Amino acid sequence: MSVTIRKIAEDLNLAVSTVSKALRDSHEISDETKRRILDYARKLEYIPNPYAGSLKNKTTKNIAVVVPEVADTFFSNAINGIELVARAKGYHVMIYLTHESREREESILQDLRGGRVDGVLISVSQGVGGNSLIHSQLVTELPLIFFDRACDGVETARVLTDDFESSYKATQHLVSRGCREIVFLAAAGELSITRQRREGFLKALGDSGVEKPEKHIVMCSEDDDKSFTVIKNALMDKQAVDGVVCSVEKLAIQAYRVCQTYTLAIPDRIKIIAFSNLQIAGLLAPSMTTVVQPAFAMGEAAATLLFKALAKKLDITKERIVLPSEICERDSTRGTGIFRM
Amino acid sequence: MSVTIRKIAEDLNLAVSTVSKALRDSHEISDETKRRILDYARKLEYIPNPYAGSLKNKTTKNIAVVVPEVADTFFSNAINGIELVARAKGYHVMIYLTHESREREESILQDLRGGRVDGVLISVSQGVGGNSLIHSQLVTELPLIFFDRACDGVETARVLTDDFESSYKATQHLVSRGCREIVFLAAAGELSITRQRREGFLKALGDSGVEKPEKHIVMCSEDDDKSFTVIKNALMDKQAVDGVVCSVEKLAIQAYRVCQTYTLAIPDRIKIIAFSNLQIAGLLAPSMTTVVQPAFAMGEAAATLLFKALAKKLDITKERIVLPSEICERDSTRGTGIFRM
DNA sequence: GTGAAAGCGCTAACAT
DNA sequence: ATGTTAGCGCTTTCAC
Repeated sequence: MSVTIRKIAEDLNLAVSTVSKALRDSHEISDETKRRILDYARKLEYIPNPYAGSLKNKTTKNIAVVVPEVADTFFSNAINGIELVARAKGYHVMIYLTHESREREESILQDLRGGRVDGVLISVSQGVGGNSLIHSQLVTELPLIFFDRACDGVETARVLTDDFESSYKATQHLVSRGCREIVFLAAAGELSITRQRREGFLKALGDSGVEKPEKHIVMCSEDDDKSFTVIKNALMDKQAVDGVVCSVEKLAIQAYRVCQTYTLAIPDRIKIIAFSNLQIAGLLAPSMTTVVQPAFAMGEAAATLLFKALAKKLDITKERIVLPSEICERDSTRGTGIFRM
Repeated sequence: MSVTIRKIAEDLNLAVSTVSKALRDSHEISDETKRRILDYARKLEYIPNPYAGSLKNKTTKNIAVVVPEVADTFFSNAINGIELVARAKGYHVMIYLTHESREREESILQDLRGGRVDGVLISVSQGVGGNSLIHSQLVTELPLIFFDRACDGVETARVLTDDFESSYKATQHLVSRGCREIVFLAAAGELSITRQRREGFLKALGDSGVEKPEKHIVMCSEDDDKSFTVIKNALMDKQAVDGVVCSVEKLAIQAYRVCQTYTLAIPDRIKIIAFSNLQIAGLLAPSMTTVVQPAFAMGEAAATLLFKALAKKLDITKERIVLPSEICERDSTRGTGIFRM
């Protein structure tokens, strides 16, 4: 049997309320008694039951982090940032993986409704569209913050990156390196970040004088093998594609495989830039130019915001935090390319 | 105010116990009343408070996963397996990161003692030696299972890989590829897996006729930059090292950097094999031969074991599960090397 | 300054 | 088949 506040009270011939107050360092308990209680509690290795008190004050000190994957550099780094802040604040983090499935995500959020956690940090899965009943529902019940991937239709705080701008810059980067036939590998699903990146690409391409930029969008699949085929077809096309913007890491890997398999030299024949947080992007063959998102900082920011909401019952629904991504130039976009008229 | 069992009872003019039993589908409640209660509960979107009942039956449906890092392919894949099993069993997983620090790990385990979770799955950090008071302590309080990295001194279940054998095979692999001067990059810290891998290496080297195998151990650091220097010194030595066994992924990356920086051709001048679960090992320059651990399966196995313990109060302390690693041969060890006498 | 008592939401003996 | 009651461990009025 674990040691409870009542046992301490009995052993010390005090009331439970006295012990409770002493342990919470209440001013209405004499220093003398406090000492006695604290010493005895320490001696018995008293550990408060975390969920007993939670019954009364409706607070669990647990938060939920809902992400599509954990075997992904962006998400794992974000989780890192979240866990760090959470631990510092005395919170515990529960992790939920949606595997990009709408059903899984909905069932998870449903499970979060009973009061298991005090708040949630979520990056929605591809399967979830811009709107979702359960997301909107949950927002009314406890603080929920989107990070990186958000549902547009849901009114709550979000921590994002400048997807439009960085995609614009990434495309410009390829243009400045001499690419004339650039394609954009679009991820499946209807996420706002996907759209932002697509729009940034289209704008940049349009600004560079391309007639019908939307013809340069290549829709990929959620399935890696299918994406491989789609990318192969796009790159082996007579159009002679010489630049690729990969909207997500997974597609970059497939693009590399295609180039490797069909010996399309990077960066001479084709230049590649990708949204990716792979630390070892520099060791790829050739090293890959990436748009890297501030994953850790985003996790930190989201968690910090959540705890602010939790602490002060502050209304954060209007909050918008946008952190900049950075282009990390490497060999896959090196060289100026062939200069054509 | 959220809807409670009592509200349902009052609205329906029933006793709370009746409602409670009906919701748990007890046989002592008439089908008629069950229907009424269930329908009404559904209508009001009743969700049981997860921690209220937990007060009585001392069960939270939460488990803890304690790992050094999450931005690591092995751990994130293991977590994947754990989460999958947990969710299927209706459990929730809390994640804790030790960042390889003994202090962090101890403070985390301390936090787990109050009954926040029903059990724990842990891969100990490098900072923790073979023994630890708090680990032993916790084992007496709730089911705890080690996976991958265990404290030898602590009597409880563990899910491991065949580190000795796979290290032996990895070394043999280099020998069979013609390497004559092989070194082993040892990770810092005193973990049993580190030791097993070292021993496997020493045995293989000894069996191949090398005189003083222990001279071939290169002790690396926890700090990447320091490891880089140590590895550089080892590889640039006059001994003309032509084979490297990397005991952990991080060191493999540093080894690659060294070879890249000092233009030591892989695999012609030096062959490299590494314990690593990097999916993109195949895209490195050159692609890397790896010893890949069954991360996902280990997570699954550990979680399954834990739930078995939780369900049947089964004693699992003697349990030992060993899953085999696999060598995935790629370009970094290709070629037979120079044949010498 | 200390204690008694009620109650958080739910379960489970023990009535009826 | 349904209701009464006590209690899980703790907090929090409200008395003394």
